[in-house]
Order: sequence, then structure tokens, then C-alpha cells
Amino acid sequence: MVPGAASKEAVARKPNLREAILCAAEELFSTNGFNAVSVRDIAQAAGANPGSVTYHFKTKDGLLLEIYRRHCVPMNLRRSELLAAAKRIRDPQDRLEAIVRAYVLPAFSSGSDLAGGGARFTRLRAVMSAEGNEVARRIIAQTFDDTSHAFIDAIQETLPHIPRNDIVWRSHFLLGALYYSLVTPERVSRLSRGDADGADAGDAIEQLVRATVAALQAPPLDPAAPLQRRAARTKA
Amino acid sequence: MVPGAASKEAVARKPNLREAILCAAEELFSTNGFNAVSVRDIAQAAGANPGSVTYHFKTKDGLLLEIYRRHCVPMNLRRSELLAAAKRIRDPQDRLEAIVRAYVLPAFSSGSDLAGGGARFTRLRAVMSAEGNEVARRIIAQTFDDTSHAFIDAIQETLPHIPRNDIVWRSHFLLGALYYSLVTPERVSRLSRGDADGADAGDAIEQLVRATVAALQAPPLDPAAPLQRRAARTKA
DNA sequence: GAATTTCTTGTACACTAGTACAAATAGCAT
DNA sequence: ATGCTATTTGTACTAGTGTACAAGAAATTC
Repeated sequence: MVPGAASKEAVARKPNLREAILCAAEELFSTNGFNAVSVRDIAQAAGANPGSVTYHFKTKDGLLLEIYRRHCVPMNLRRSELLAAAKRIRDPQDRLEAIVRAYVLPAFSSGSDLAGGGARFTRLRAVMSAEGNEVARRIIAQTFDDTSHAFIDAIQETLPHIPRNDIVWRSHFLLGALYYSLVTPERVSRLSRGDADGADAGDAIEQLVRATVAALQAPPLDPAAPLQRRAARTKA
Repeated sequence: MVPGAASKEAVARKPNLREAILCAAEELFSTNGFNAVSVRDIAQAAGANPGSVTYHFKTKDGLLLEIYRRHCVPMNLRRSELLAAAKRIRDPQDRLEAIVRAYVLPAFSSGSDLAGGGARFTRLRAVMSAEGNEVARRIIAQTFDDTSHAFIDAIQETLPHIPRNDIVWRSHFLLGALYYSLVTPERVSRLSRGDADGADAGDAIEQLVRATVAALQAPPLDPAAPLQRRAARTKA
């Protein structure tokens, strides 16, 4: 590539190149995985120079780290707000639904800074979790588990008769379903044989909430078996 | 590394190196992603020479392709068997549960050739799907969608009052939950605060079946509400 | 307007990637 | 044994990787 004219033209106006790099990286990582994307790919997509990436984020890991830092706080903040609002609902059924929605909504679109950034960031988290990315794992463990606990506690309160263990599993499934919905957005419409071609984010959210609420309310797993196991374990 | 003595020792008896390479690749890909693993990594893990990989599978993509070929047929066969058996159950509730179990069981352990290979292969599929791997995408589309349709049809039969669209979504969520459970096996025990430290595959299967059946049986999405939501939703 | 900090560029370097290929070896029928 | 084939090895090659760094441009401050 000729560096002179082309780049000057493409980058004639670069109000915030750092931002553009973050954005491009987010998009590329979330669709192709971390290792499949090179720093040069990112730079090119952002209309920047590979050196700029090094300058702003030092390393490729640093870039990923910054993406997480950028999104984690607003997303969890939004979740906390919605959770607090949901907890004020009196009717247990409505409350449970609101709690689940409070967890799901910000994942599809963080309403703060970037339009649609929530969905993209969630997709990114899904990919990083699948790839077993070490940087992501660390951040998630120390940032998201608190929020997850808060949600699990809130759910537990509306479902006192369900063992916490079951609630944890079902919340876990929720996250998996959430991730997968964002990772393969086209699969649903392919499987529904055209019956529902207009599968959009709104549908996904409502379907996910409905399904999760039902799953959470399901009778717990055979109550005898866990007791046996617990008795056998606590003795040791 | 000294090539002479060490390799001769490690590979003193190599009844089927091709097999070992496939196995090592499966393990490495499914835990680290496709692009994070080099051919040399695979060769070393299999106690083989990088050249052997090229000899047996031509390219890295060819290796991945062979892994899929190896597992897809037995897995879908097993699923078909279990599905056929499930369909013979009279009681609709029991039948639905058996159908879901027929889908889930082979994903956790294909009972044919490799012990535990089902879970590893499912994890691999999860990772490939997250990474948007092109090879995997092609194979899955042409191999798994048939099976998925068969299952969806069977489910639909036990739940005639649920729109097919909703069933598709909920099956989609099942797959996501399934994938995620295998991708992050440690997360559940971390979140359950030690209440259930012995989270094993059996628990996962039963929890997944229970949750999915409940989700599938949930009342369909209010056919009127989407009109309201569509006006209020954030992203088009 | 000059100095200084902040950003951007171009390029270079050490390294690893996937793959190719000739040589060496093993297995096996004859 | 003797070929013959299938496999395994060692190595080489090109392309692309992450990152470092000097030099230039822009912005900001005094």
C-alpha cells in the first residue's frame, strides 16, 4: 500500500483515532476472535497506523483490556439501576421477570455512550470466554461475578423454594443463551423456515426473558438426590 | 529441543500417530480456539513432527475438517436413535423431556468411539461458532440443521399450542446454554459459593434438561405485546 | 512565535505462522 | 533379502506476527 496519498485521504479528519482503534478492535475481535485479528488489521480498519495502536495501548492485550474497561462499568451500572428498580416491584412474578430483563437488556445495548455497543461487547465477551482468553477471564472474574451474585440473590428472593444451586445453573444457562444469541444472529431465522424472518434484537430479548423466567420457576431437581450427596460429602 | 533421543523416547511406540494428532488438535482447539493453536503445538502435544500433520491432513483447515467428519456422523446417529426412542413415549411431558435429553446426552459424551469425546467435540463446536470459523460454519449448516429440524419437529408435536417460532428460539437457547456449560465448566461452582462444589457433567445434563423443558413449555410470547414493544425498542 | 508535549507515521527487527519437500525410516508383500 | 509403499523426520521458505523506535506533524502552552 502506498502510504502517502491514500492514508492522508482516508484519515483527512481524525478527531479521535484512539476511539476509532478501540471501535475497530471491538468489532473485529467480536466477530473473528482475538488471535485471528492482527494489530495491522485493526489499524487498517480504523484508518490508522500500526504504530498508533502500540502508542495508545502498548500491547494487543492492553487494547483488549481497555475495551473491557470501557464497557464494564457502564454496563454493570446500568444493570444495577435496572435491578434496583426491579426489586421494588411487589408482584413476585413481575419482579422476577423484571430482574431477568434487567440482566439481559444492558447486554444487548448499553444505553450509555456507544449505540449498539452493548451487543457488540457482549458478543466480544462470548468469544473471549469461548477462546479461554486469559485477560478476559481475569477481568470477568473480578468484575462480573459481583453483579452476577447480586442478580442471583435477587432471583433467590423471589423463588425461596428453589435451591440456590439450581438458580445458579439456570442463570448460567441464561448467560449461555444470551451469548449464543448474539454470536449467531442468523441461525434462528435459518431454522424457523421463514416463519419468522424478522428476528430482531427485540424478539431475542423477549424470548430470552420469557424462556429464562420459565426455566427459573421450574421445580428443582429431584430434592432427594442432593440431600444424599450433601450428607455423603459433609461427613468427610 | 534435541530432536534425536527425546523424540525417539517419547514416540517409542506410536501405533497410530494420525489418531494422536487428531486427538491433540481436538483438545487444543477446543480449549484455546483455532487460531491460537499452531500446527507445531499440535504436533508436539501428539509427540509427532510438524510434517506429519501436513502429511495426514494437508492443511490446518483439513485437520479441523477431519475432526468434524470424525464426530458428526456418530453424534447425529446417536441423537437420532435416542430421538426415535423418545418419540415412542406416550405421556407428552415425559416424551418432551426424553426428546430434550436425546439432544443433550450425545453432546456431553458420544457413546461410540471416544470416551468423553462428545463433550470435547461440543466444546470445540462452541468455540468455532464463537470464532466465526468458516470451515466449521459450512459443516454445521449442512450437517446439523437437519438434525435440529427433526428435534424441533418432535418438540412441536408435543407442544402444539406453542408457535414454531418460539420453539425455535428456545431450542436455540438450549444450544447456547449447552455450549456455555461446556466452555466454562468452572464458573458454576465459583458462583454457587461452595453450596454445590461437586458440579459434574451429570448435574449439568439434568439441570439443562429440566430448565429447557420448562422453557419450552412456557406460554408463548403475548401476540399483542410485540406491537407495543416494536414502537419502543431502541435499535432497528 | 517558539518551545514542549502529544500524537502519528514509517520502518525495522526478532519471531512465529503454515506449508513444502527431500531424505530417512518402517511395514509388508513377494 | 528386495522392492515398494506408507509414513515420519528435519529443515527451509515465505508471509505475517507483535512490538520497538526514530523521525515527523499537530496541538498546546508560555
